[in-house]
Amino acid sequence: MAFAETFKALADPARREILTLLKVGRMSAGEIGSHFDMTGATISYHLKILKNAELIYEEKEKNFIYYSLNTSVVEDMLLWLSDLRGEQDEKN
Amino acid sequence: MAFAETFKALADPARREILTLLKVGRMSAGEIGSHFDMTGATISYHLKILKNAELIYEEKEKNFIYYSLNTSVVEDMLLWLSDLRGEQDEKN
DNA sequence: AATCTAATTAGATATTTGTCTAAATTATAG
DNA sequence: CTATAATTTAGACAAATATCTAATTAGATT
Repeated sequence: MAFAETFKALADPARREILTLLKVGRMSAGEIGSHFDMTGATISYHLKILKNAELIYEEKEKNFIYYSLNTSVVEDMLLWLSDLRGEQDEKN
Repeated sequence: MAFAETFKALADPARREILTLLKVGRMSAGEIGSHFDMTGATISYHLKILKNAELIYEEKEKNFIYYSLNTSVVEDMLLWLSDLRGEQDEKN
């Protein structure tokens, strides 16, 4: 189950910020990196964790790799949290 | 901002299980511990992290300490995730 | 083919995390 | 007021995490 992975992936602020960036649309690894004060290697490390958690997916194109949000797992987390919060509003 | 703390708190499986236990109702530290194969000291450590993240609160009573879920912060996380997922269903 | 560019992988390292044992704290009950 | 019970705190330590530099891979362009 990748559920645990997902929570861990979300635990890092840089990774959450990457996801926020991707809300606007897909972005290459380099473009993502330019928003942070980190080396490309570190960005690559974070991207791998997000990818393993199925929070993003990649498309290779030319010699760029584009990353996009994958919201399907976010859905699962919303359910878990919603359940934790209690059945106040079934329509999550 | 305790938001980052909350995500980190949720990243550990034992801590998520503690929260799930508390859904049913409040529980003393010892009672919580009896559900895990860990020493009381370790349980105490996890409880402190959950408390700092404002995911639980404690009430001292007799010489027990009872812990309960605090769902108000869960609400904030639901919002963040809901926003990340996109505006498909405004009524989160 | 040679080289440039985008990105990842490998290896090293400092920091953080989860766990334990032992000691300290705090309150209740004799 | 001493002994017991519930829990936390302190200190140690192994494992995991985030970061870097350097090296490698894979495509594209000349």
